[in-house]
Amino acid sequence: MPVTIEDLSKTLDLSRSTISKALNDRGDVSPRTRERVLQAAHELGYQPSAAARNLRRQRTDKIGLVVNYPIHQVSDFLAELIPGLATIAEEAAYNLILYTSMAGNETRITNLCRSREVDGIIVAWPPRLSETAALCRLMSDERMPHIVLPRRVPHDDVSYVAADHKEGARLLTAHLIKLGHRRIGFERLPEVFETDYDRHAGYTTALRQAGINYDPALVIAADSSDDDYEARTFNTLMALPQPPTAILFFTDPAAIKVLSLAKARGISIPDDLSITGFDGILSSGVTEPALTTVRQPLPQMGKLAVESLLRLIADETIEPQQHTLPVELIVRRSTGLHIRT
Amino acid sequence: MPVTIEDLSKTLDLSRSTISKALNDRGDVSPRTRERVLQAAHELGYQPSAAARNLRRQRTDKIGLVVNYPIHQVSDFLAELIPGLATIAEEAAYNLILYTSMAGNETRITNLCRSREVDGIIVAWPPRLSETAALCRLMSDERMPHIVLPRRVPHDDVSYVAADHKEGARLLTAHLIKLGHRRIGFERLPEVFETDYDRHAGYTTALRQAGINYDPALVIAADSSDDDYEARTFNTLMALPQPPTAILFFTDPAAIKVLSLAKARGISIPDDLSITGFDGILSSGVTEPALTTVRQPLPQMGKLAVESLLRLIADETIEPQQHTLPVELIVRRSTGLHIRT
DNA sequence: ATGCTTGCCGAAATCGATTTCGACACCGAG
DNA sequence: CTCGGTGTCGAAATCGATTTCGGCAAGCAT
Repeated sequence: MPVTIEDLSKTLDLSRSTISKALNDRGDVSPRTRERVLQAAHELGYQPSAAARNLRRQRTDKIGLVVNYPIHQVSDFLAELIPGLATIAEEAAYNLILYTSMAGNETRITNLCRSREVDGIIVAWPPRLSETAALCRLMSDERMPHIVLPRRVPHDDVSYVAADHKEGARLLTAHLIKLGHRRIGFERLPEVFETDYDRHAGYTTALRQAGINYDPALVIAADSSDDDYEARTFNTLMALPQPPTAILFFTDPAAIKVLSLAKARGISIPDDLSITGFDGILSSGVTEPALTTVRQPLPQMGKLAVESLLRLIADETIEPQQHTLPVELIVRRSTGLHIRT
Repeated sequence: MPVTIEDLSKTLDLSRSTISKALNDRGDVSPRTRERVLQAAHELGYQPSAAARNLRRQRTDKIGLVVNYPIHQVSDFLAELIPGLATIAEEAAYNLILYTSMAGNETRITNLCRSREVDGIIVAWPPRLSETAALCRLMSDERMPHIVLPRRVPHDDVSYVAADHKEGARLLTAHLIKLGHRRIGFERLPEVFETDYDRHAGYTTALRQAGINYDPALVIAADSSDDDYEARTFNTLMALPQPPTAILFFTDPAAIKVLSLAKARGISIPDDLSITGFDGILSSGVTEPALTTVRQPLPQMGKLAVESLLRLIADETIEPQQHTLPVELIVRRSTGLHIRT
């Protein structure tokens, strides 16, 4: 039913080769003939079959976005990432194919590589480091260009785009220190390996730079499979003999939850306790008080990821693309001066 | 480089036909031979070329999500929609291809249809009705299954999945009336045609059911290209000789903005004025006071859209799929009793 | 021995494009 | 007149699968 190059060939009484060359502006075709072809193609509404060109050219002009994490838990980030991803991709005449629900599944990623239905892969939120490395090796073996997002991977041969979580945590901690806080609680989320590690490194760095001793009691490893983990972090810290005067929570939603928890318990924020979130989601700006937090440059990260991937696709001998983007400290009213007692 | 069916053929000394039949469990192949083929395919790591199968089978097992609106303005909705879309699609062995930046572009959608790179299309946030109808007709002409999301289309032959905006506005208005409000402001956004129309219909219905006269002065047509339009709506209404005691804003962000505006002006919400949003985004629950709003069932809408589209793909003679899903009224603290003065 | 199923497999066509390479006509130069 | 170049075009191969249809051998009944 759809019009093929063969139809054009019959209509114009020209060979398929000539048509193809005329349409792609390749090879030897007289201007007059080219004009005829273009004209007829337009009139008949000819559009090349994607499958046929893909097969012949051994490329699809598509890149795969493999979301390696429960999609519901990252959809907010996706929302900020996707505009950048899609925009840059489409400027380069590529499209994005979404693959969710294949978290950590090596077989399915292998199959994706081998079926060649994409020219490159963006691996989003891969599982912990060892598995990430395995996935990347696997794709390398299949000669499939790929890039990890938005996580740093401490291997020289892996391409990634990430935000500077270490600096983010350092900025928050230093901000609190400047406000006079000395006992600063810190929530960890060990399940997000590199991120957690980097954040913790930023926290300790800031303490060290200020000459404050690291107190392990102030550092709580949370477990997000417990769906009330923020409360647990909060309660544990506040039950300490010497409770902290400020707490860094791992995410904005966690801090927001604690906001109401504190209010219910008559703890005033920021007068009695300063708290911070992380990520700078929309909600963080409208709470009472609004959250001090750190913002990842997700839109830029999306753009950069696609740009880097396209570079890897264009030239597979290129060096790995590794980018860590600066974050932005957003100071709002959930943090305040610590009044010495 | 990748292993093809031809490689298997040579390795096993069997014809390509037999291999294909064995792998697809079609036609006549002895159990012994099938076993050998499966075994060899696994060992050699064979995976059929997507392009080749697509070409031969005349289908791609992909559906296109065409976002017909500036992507940044809908990415929050996309975030809630995509998990449902992707999950259901992948359960049926389909994948999602994202097409942004082709808003209202008939040529590009025509090309997408003709190139057959997807088996069906979900048109998200298409432009106003006349253009939407044109797009749908165009796709019908190309025999491309399609469904409009998340907008109602008042044509019998167009498939869509939408939320019940009329009922949403009616619920909000009725809720305010029950609280004693009689003068209720209403913000319109004429640029989102059907949605605006439906909301307005819900508003007037509620008024009529309560026997309240419709006062045109209370209805403000906003212009979202003015990036401070919420303030304008608010100011216009409050400057009225008889200002409203409650206002329905078109979106949650609009209502949230007005929240701080009102506070700055010493207007207490909900004591002096009740306001409502629409959509039930995350932020609406954390403001002070939290917003009364209406929630669209975006996850279910996403699922339903894919299910419906798959049905249209499977059987093109099927009747159009038209679904309007119920919304949920969320009563929070931004609305309160109207104290007669 | 002949004829007919039945079971299993392969040759070849097909999907719709791109690309290589050779053919042909026409041209001017020797 | 012949010879090589030039400018256009087409025949055929190719990409990698699926599907149709016919062939062949084995088994069974007559």
